[in-house]
Amino acid sequence: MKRPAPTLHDVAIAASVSTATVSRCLNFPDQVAKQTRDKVMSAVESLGYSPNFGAKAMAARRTNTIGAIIPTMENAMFARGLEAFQEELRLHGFTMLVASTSYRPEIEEEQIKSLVARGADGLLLIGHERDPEIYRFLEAQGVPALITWVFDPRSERPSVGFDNRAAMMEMAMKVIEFGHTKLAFISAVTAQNDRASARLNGIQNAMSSAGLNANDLRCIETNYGIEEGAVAFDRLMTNGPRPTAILCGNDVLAVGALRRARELKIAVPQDVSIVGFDDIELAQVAYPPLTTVHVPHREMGRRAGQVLVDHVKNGTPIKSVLLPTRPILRETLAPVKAGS
Amino acid sequence: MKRPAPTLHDVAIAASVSTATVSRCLNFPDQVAKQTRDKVMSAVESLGYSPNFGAKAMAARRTNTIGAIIPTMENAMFARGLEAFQEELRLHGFTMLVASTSYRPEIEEEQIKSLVARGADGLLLIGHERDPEIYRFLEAQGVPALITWVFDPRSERPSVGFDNRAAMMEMAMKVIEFGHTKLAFISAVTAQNDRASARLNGIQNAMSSAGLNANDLRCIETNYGIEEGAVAFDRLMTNGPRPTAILCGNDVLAVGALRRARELKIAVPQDVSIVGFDDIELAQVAYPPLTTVHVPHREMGRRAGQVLVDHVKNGTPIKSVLLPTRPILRETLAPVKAGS
DNA sequence: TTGTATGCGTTATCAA
DNA sequence: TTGATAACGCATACAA
Repeated sequence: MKRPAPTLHDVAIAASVSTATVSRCLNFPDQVAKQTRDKVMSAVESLGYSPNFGAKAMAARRTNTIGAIIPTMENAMFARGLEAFQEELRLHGFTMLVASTSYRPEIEEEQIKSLVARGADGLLLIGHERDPEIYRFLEAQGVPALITWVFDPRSERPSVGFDNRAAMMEMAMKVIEFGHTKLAFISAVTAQNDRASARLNGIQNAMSSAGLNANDLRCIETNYGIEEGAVAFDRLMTNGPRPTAILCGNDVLAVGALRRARELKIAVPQDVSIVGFDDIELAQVAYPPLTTVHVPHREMGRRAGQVLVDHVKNGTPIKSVLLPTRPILRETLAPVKAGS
Repeated sequence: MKRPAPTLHDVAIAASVSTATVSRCLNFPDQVAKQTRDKVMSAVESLGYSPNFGAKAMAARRTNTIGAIIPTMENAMFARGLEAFQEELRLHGFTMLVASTSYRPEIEEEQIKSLVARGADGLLLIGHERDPEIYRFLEAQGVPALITWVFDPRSERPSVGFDNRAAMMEMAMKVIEFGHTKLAFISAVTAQNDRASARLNGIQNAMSSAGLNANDLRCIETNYGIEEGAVAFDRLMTNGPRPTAILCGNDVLAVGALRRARELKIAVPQDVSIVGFDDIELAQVAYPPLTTVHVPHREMGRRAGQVLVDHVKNGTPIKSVLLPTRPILRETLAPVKAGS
């Protein structure tokens, strides 16, 4: 149903010059006589001409485009990081293409191929964990990929992010310091998600190092969502031994837990402490304000942009960047009640 | 820094067949002998070949791509609608390209051109209001655009959305029914934003039809954000005559107001009622749960996808779709206190 | 079933 | 300062 769009050729005819001149007019205006330029530009205007990106990319062999693939857009934390990433790219004349995967590896693979096919000069990926085949593919295509949202000291692949395990361990230590020994964890799905599993590890490490038995940690894995957090909370409090503190894999799950606690008339933090992870705005407006782990999302996006652009443009090797996180104590974490 | 990616030609050589055969293998596998196919496919695998989208689009003269341009990704409501839109597109073999504008018209124009240049077969745009020049450009390019998030009965341009004015008017009527006469409105910026101005109109209409003076409405325009809502609330309650009910242009602003009310020890809804618009998840987890206008975001995205795909693929004319909204009474709206 | 040849809309090289 | 013209990577009509 699309009717043919005007081409360089059409403009050239309308302005009675060659296509080469039109191209120059658009790309190097000062290489062409003012008179000719005016003629060409007005033809461009009146025809509503717009260069064909594909043809341009093919002829010029570069796109100044960088792709970003995130698990979901329905998550403020990715949205923020990306916004900063994009701003950084714009600063350097690059365009960002976003795609989301609904946390499904096969869709991620599809999106990676799609962005590569579209000529992305580089890719921003979340987390290390994916089919090695994909890394080989990117290698073959000569498309550099920057991993972000994680910093795994044990991985040889460079990344810009934070240490999910250490961050969660620090928070868990705090919780334990408050006297809690009956812990539970509402986790994001850990399969194919190194951030989620690292956070789980962090809690286990904290327990062990505090002399608790890591096996006593009650853990529920669930999908991303407020309702999901609520349901998980329900199960935790209804069946089995009641925890006195519940750590959550992210703020959204935590807020869901908080809501259900209110519905169940379970007082937070008097009856049970709840903590989150990410420190999105939601955490501050939750009631009571949520104790959580602060992650510098915008800073992360910005740094990732710098590193990737620098690599794509100048060939600077990608160097890992470790960003700091810190527990933010608000009101949902309190000392364990005597007798609990 | 990108090194050359393998091309159809490379694959053809590796498999010792012609490029045409490789192309067929990829696009119409059953038109080629199994033996040849296997040979080709393994060459594709081992080379890590991926078709060049630009070249493909140019040769095939279609992209099966649809662009979507939204004001911001940092807003759950757009995120949800888009997610549904994308799912619908996938169902029909289309790919979605997203871009965001930070609510800036000049960036929107830039993004529109960029997506058109990238060969988008169609575009999804938010709201009617933009430079007529842009509509002419799209016309010249033969790229159909579907307007969404609004349904303006007075506009000749078709759209899939809801009537922002009527929706807000209905909510304002409810508020007035509760006995409120001193109303205030925390609005998104109305310049270049027909949704925001329609909502303002809705409140004014409601006041007039209830015999109140629409000029008495105190109105503050502010940018999108929780903090922004908080600041606006502060101004409203600190300076000038105190309203007994505050309507907000969206849930995020409302939640900001709610937070500041708590900080100021102003009880909601006892001292002041607050209502939002959109009914994003946030509204349910806010405390107290927020009274707001429900908008069927996912349904809207889905329908928009259907309509646009049907138009692009089959030439079906775009027909407007009016989606229903309804006020959701939760806990932040209560009858006005006697003596207020 | 497979191969040959042409065109898609640009950029860039080389002449004029 | 301008104009021919050869790539660029792929799909496809046509031929074999």
